[in-house]
Amino acid sequence: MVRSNIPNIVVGRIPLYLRELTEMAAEGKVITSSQELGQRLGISSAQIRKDLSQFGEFGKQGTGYNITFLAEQLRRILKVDRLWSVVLVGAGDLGHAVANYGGFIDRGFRITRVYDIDPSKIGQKIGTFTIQDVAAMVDDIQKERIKIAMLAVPASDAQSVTDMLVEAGIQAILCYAPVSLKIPDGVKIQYIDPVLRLQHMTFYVP
Amino acid sequence: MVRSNIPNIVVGRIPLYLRELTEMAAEGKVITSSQELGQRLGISSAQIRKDLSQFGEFGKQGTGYNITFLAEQLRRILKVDRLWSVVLVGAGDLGHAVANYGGFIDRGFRITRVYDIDPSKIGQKIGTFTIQDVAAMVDDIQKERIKIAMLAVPASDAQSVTDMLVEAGIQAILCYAPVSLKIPDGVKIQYIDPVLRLQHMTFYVP
DNA sequence: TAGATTGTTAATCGATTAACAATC
DNA sequence: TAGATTGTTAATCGATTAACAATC
Repeated sequence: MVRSNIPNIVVGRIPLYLRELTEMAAEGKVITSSQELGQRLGISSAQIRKDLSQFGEFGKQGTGYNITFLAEQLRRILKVDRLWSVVLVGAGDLGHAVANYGGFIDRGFRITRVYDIDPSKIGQKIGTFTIQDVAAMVDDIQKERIKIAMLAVPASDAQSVTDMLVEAGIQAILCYAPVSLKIPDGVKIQYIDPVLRLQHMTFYVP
Repeated sequence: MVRSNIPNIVVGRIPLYLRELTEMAAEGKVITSSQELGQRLGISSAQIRKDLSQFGEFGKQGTGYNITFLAEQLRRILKVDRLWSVVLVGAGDLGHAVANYGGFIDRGFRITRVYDIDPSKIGQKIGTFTIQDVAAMVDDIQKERIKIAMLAVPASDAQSVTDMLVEAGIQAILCYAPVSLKIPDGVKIQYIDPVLRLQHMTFYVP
């Protein structure tokens, strides 16, 4: 059941291109080239051209790419030319940091609800959010047709919360807990475990 | 200047294997197989055997792998059979979450110092840490021969802080800021940008 | 022994790079 | 025009998988 014949590894680089193009635009640049973009990202210009060619033709020979135009196209391709509502589960230290993070809104995401299972936390505030009971979560997500969740709960709670999210119709989960979760086909998941990244690097540190 | 002929992509999976083996051990399991491990991780058994074979022979035909033995070997390979001192730069919400995170210590890492550039934060406490002035950072890192840093500063400060870390002799940086940093050869860097992960997933969400 | 699983080889598959015609 | 850069093709490179002898 293929949903797209674009290699997943290519899709994963598009957000990086978009981020760098947005930065270039903020610097006041108007035009760039695959070479310049590649240099800033540590990627070959050939790879950038090949990746972009999967989606269409966005440049001009001899000139390069119009930065704002290309960025718009990439936003459309990634479907972040809209604002996705996201629920956050877990209102510990990490949940607080995620809830307060200002970097989501102008990149396509808006946290709309924050949940926790701990009765002592429910009702408390994080910025403008009131922490809500997970017991209400499945209903809320279904009613509001929310498709994306961020998971900032302890590892021991991650699978049971994930099962609830899946039941509610969530299609994409960003998991901060250091665990491998079981999810059905069709639901996307991405993991953030800083320790995996540190351990990857220590291999190379003398 | 090759430091190892082990493919980087293989090195990146070893921490994942280690994490799952640690979880299995916590469940009281003693023996596993490449098939079982692969099933839990969503990776083929052939790939796991091939990856491990890059480093040695750790299993027994007909039996599988002793979980604690294999975990020990992987810790040694990744050099997390020791405790690495890590400095954290940035004491905002995210810095607080990272500083308070309890998941580093038993996986090879210990935050020893927390820095910020904001004079109003310096001297304040995060748990047992006292937030210190970045002005003292380069000296501290050199004196204590610290090799690893975590960066939780705003994007606009990330490059200048990175330059300081590199000057101080830091060899590995885990960067939470959504930027591409310039670093010299020989310094390792890994990035955590949750928005890149979300945008990767929205491509596939109908 | 019979059954199971490793470690490894060879085949397959997929990703990256080099090169260049097209063309702005 | 002359110079530059795209989009694409073909070649190269690297990673994954299938298969199986070895052996516990």
